Order: sequence, then structure tokens, then C-alpha cells
Amino acid sequence: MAGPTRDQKLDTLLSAAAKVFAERGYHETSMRDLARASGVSLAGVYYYVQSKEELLYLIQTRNFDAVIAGMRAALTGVTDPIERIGRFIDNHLDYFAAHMAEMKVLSHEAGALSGEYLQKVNDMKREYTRALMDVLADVERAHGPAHLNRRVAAYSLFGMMNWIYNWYDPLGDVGVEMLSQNVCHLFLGGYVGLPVSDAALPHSSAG
Amino acid sequence: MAGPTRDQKLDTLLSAAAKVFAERGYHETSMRDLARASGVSLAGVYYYVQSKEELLYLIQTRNFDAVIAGMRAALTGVTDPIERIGRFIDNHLDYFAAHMAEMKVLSHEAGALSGEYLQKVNDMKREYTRALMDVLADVERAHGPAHLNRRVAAYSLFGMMNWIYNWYDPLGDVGVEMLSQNVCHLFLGGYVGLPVSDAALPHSSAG
DNA sequence: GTTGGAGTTGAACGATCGTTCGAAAGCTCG
DNA sequence: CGAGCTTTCGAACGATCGTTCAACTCCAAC
Repeated sequence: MAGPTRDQKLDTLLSAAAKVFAERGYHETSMRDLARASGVSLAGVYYYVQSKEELLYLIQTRNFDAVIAGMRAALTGVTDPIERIGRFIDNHLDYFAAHMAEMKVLSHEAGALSGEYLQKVNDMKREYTRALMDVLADVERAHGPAHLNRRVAAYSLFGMMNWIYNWYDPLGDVGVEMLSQNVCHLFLGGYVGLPVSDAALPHSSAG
Repeated sequence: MAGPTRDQKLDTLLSAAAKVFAERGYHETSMRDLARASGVSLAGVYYYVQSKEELLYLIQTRNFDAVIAGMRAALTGVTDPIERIGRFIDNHLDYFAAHMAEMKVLSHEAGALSGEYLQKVNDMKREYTRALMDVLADVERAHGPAHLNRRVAAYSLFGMMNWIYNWYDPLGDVGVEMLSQNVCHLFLGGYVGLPVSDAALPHSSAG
């Protein structure tokens, strides 16, 4: 019969805030909007959070943490560079599609943070980008140097994946697996220069 | 010796506003910031513009108009579907790199408009997206059906191209031609499934 | 030199913002 | 019951927001 714990209430608040931030935008959203959306009073929000900016920071770091952790788990034990890229893309898009509001806030509201908050998120961004660049280096080691700049390729892939909050509907006629497969094909076909068989993509394996 | 005309002053104001909007974001920017950045008084801004939202609207439509007009011009007379895609990408990235602030505002501040303003920009977006989809249909007619969803491919390309405001520096070591060539290679290699020779890309032609 | 419109301004308007604070309400344990 | 916490809230704070307006300058036309 125990009521919701403090952390659970914070999670509820963060989830409600992410939804409103995603719809209206961070700066357009007032703390009164968040209070209304989460069912507490205006002052009540400040019992769980120190400031509006910390609210945004918590949404960004918690979800970015989950993305990075999922990426590490998806890559451990996988040695084939092509499949490593597939897993990287898969993890990113799966999480994105399952947490559209939070990931839109992470992708779109990057510049709204400042000071230490901004620095910590930027650190995670650097780490995540580095991980992708390392996988790309693996691919080139195995399949010969790509005919395009590695940094351009990496940010192009991030662009493909992060842009989806502008158009993708997880409940529409394009399923998440299809989306992920298409992005894999698009990127790998262009990056390594040869068509990738479906069998090489992680979608065909269980789990 | 004629001083700047009214339209020229409006252009100056829009250009200054685009720069500030790109740096600080639309909602974070106050009309007082814009007044300071453009060298007029706060009230003076309202002599040239009816509202802050109209300011954003003018930045978006004027530049979107230029992108669409450039695309039409770049595509007229070109029949080879692959080269048409190359021209489409080229025009988009060239204009983007040459007007980073304005295009960041167009890409990133899409949801800040409302009412009739939003509808008009959305109409242009639909028109531009349709143009790309038509070119993709041409490609498939010429090279056989692609092994990926056309809509996913189109929005992935827009993602690659529009995301650059997050990382690309036109004055850095990656030139605009290299960026455009890389994106062409990446997209065409993945979309039509075979490597594209440099000769097929519009960069190799004069102009 | 006076009129009249174009351009510009300082000062102010009401509204809304993020945040604070003291008090009230609920809960646990003696 | 009531002491001592956690949790919640109404009300208010100063600041800043977008916008307005009457008044001012400037300059060409008569």
C-alpha cells in the first residue's frame, strides 16, 4: 500500500515535463504549464526540482545515459564492424522511437542549457560521438578507407537519426524495425560503398 | 548619395535578427536584444515589423523562397535523375552554408510560428518535400525500385542536410564542395545501391 | 518659413515569467 | 493525542516580456 516514493514522483514529473517541452518547446513552457500537466501546484514543483533548467538537465542526462548504456551493451561481444554499426543505429533509433518526447527534448533543446549543466551534456555528446567515430574507424580498417570524410559521415548519420522527431510517427505505417533497417542500408550503402545484405544487419538476429 | 531605402533597412534588420535568433534562440531573444543588435531603438523596430513573430516569419519565408527558387533553377534542363539529386543536394547545402544563421532559424525554429504564419511556411515545406520525393521517384524509374522506403529516404536526406547547423563550420577544414560531395555519395550510394562516380555529380561541372 | 509625411524615440502599459516563503496538511511513530 | 518529519500549497516578489503611443527630429515641397 506504500504510496509512490520520492524518486517515482520525480520520474512522473520529468516524464510530464518532457511531453510538454516536446510539444511547446522549453522556453515557451512556463512552470505553471508544467505544474498543471503534472498535477501539482506551482510551488510543489520546486520541492522536487531546484529550477526549470535543472528539470531540462535531468531529462537530457537521464535519457542520454540510457542511450549510451544501451549502446555499450549492444556493442559488447560484437566484433564485425558492419554489425557494430548496425547495432549502434538500432540502439539509437529504438530508444528514440520509444521515448520520442524525451529524445526530441534532448535533440532540439541542446542550446537551452548553460554553465555546468551544458558542460556535462556536452561531455556526454562528445563521448557518444567518439564511440561512433571509433566504430567507423573499425569499418575502414576492415573494408578499406571510405571515400568520404569520417566526421561528415558521423554527423550525417546523427542528422538522419536525430531529425526523425520532425516527421516520424512510431505508430504510423513505418515500423521501428523498418526505419532502422532503412537507415542502416542508407548509411552503410553510402559509407562502405557496397549494398549490405539483410543478414548482416542485427534485425535478423533474435532479441 | 541616397540613404538606405526602407526595404534595405528591413533587410539589415532581418539579417541582424537572424544572427541573434541563431545564437540565442527565438524565444530567448527579446525585442530589446534585437534593437541593440540592429542599432535602432526598441520602438524603432516596430516601424519596420508588426510583431516579433512576423520578424521570424519573414526570415523563414524569404530564405525558404530563395532555396526553392535556387532548386528550380538548378533542376531545369537536367534530365539525368542522379544528377538531379546531386543538384538538389548541392543547392540546399550551398545555400545553407552561405546563410547559416538564417537556415538555422528556418530549421530549428519551425515550431515557433503559429496561425497563418505557420501554415504558409508549412505549405512551402510540403512543396519542397514533394519536389525531392518526385526526384526520388525519377531515380527509381531509371534505376529500378530502391530497397528502402522513399519517405524514409527523403527525410533522412533532409536530416543529414539540415542537421549541419549543429556542427558544420563553413570556414573550417571541410569545404562546402567536400561536404556536398560527401552527402551526395552517402545518400546516392545508399539509395540506389551502387557507388556513384564523381563525374556524375554536379560538382565536376563548371558553375 | 511653413507644412507634412517619414523615421525615430523614451517612457510607459498590462501581462507573464521563474522563484520564494511561511503556513497548512498529511504521515509516522511514541 | 501530539511531536516531528515530509509534502503541498496560496500568495506574493521583482524582473522582464511584447507592444503601444505621443512627441520629437529630419528633410523635401511649396
